Amino acid sequence: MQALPRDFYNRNTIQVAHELLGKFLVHHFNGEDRIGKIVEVEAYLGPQDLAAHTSKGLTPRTRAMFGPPGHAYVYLIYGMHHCMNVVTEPEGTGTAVLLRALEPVANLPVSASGPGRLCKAMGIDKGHYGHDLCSPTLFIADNPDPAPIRIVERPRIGVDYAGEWAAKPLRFYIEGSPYISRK
DNA sequence: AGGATGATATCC
DNA sequence: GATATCATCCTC
Repeated sequence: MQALPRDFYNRNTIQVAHELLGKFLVHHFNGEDRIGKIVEVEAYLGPQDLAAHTSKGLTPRTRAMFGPPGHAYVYLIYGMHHCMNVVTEPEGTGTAVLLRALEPVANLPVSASGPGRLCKAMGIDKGHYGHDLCSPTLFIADNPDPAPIRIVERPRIGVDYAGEWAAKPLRFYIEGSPYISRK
């Protein structure tokens, strides 16, 4: 299985979010491949998006999200859960896609539905902050046996503070998947 | 419905 | 230096 090229990420964030659905997230983790199929994501559209961390500007925390596409933006939320994003669009744009749920494919020890659980199941933590996804250890690959899917659009989860941005349909998931984090 | 638990931003 | 807040999850 081969990592998607950086050009895949260097495009419109909503388009990347759509195309990530059904792809495989792969982590080569002490001798085994942990693999999950991406079934749920959210798009974060940069500094003008009040729900995006980059709306706070360039800080040590948001450095990776303002960085070049195809890298991981990992952070700790509520003191106990890690969340993983993939950075999109050219360096400096501050856009990313949050990975919210996976369908287990191989070696996932616990449920990967929900951004915190996803990171726990894949073995992802702050050590992967800024990790290049065009690498052999942690990357996203094409689904070797893709099936047609329908995409559902909903408002994002947990961003009620973001004013009019909270209502925008920027959460995407595969219709009918039993592995999405909530209905 | 509420608590855990720590990094971060934003005040003084 | 103090405090409020948080792209969540588990337990009651």
